[in-house]
Amino acid sequence: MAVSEWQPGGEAMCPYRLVLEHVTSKWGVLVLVQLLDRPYRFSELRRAIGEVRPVSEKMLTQTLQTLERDGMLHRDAKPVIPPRVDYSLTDLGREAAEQVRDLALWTQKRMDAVQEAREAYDATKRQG
Amino acid sequence: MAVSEWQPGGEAMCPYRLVLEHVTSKWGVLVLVQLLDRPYRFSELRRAIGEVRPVSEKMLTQTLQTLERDGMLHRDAKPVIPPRVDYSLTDLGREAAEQVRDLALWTQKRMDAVQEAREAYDATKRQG
DNA sequence: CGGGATCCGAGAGGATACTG
DNA sequence: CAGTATCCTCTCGGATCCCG
Repeated sequence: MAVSEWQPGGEAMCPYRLVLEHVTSKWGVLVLVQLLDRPYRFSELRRAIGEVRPVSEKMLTQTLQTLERDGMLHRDAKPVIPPRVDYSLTDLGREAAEQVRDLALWTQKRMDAVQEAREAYDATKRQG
Repeated sequence: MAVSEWQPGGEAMCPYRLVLEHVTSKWGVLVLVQLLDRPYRFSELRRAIGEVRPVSEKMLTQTLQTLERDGMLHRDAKPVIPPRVDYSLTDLGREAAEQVRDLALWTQKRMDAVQEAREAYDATKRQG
């Protein structure tokens, strides 16, 4: 299947590309894969992801809202003091998360091949 | 597997995330999937991708260089006038491209579910 | 034809302060 | 605690011009 067989036009005619960008975005990947483990609360999720790479409240909020709107995850806000909000994957989100995780794992597995290619590339670039 | 079990630290300790971002980037996806079809020349590739979404020469060049450096594709520059450069997937690139394509196809297939989720989300947001 | 170099605007993304 | 609002920085990415 060639790209040319896909829906042509701008983003308006290609809505799936936006979803793809959401789930493969910098923070989207980390959120989805983390939630494959179990449901998380907001701050708990922020701390967990922060072990890989610190994420601002703003970007985590934004990422969670985008993925919730796309139906990838469920937001359960309990009306208590202090507030408690739990995030979990929907069935749709789990399907996405598993594929994203697989792609991440593949990338990790083939990282040595990538490193090798980079060194070869950089070497030929330096000497012309 | 939880995110916390991955390599912690910044990008330096998490090199695979950069590769993941390269292959799932806006133009990376389109380039990889297009090349699954067959090898393409530069301008030919630009025209083909342009049917989905116009890409500037700069971004296509940049995307191709990044993916070549990561060992995802092979660049064959023939020393002729006018210049002729063919791009094709390496074995590594084909593995990546197939997974990216599968993820894109899954997204297209589930697009109706996403649309439904979005409408439900927007509806509840409007009325509180 | 296949790029490289430069300039520029728009949006991503971080830091901080504030709120229910 | 779980956000919201604001400001600010910096990168992404497009437009344009140039070269072998």
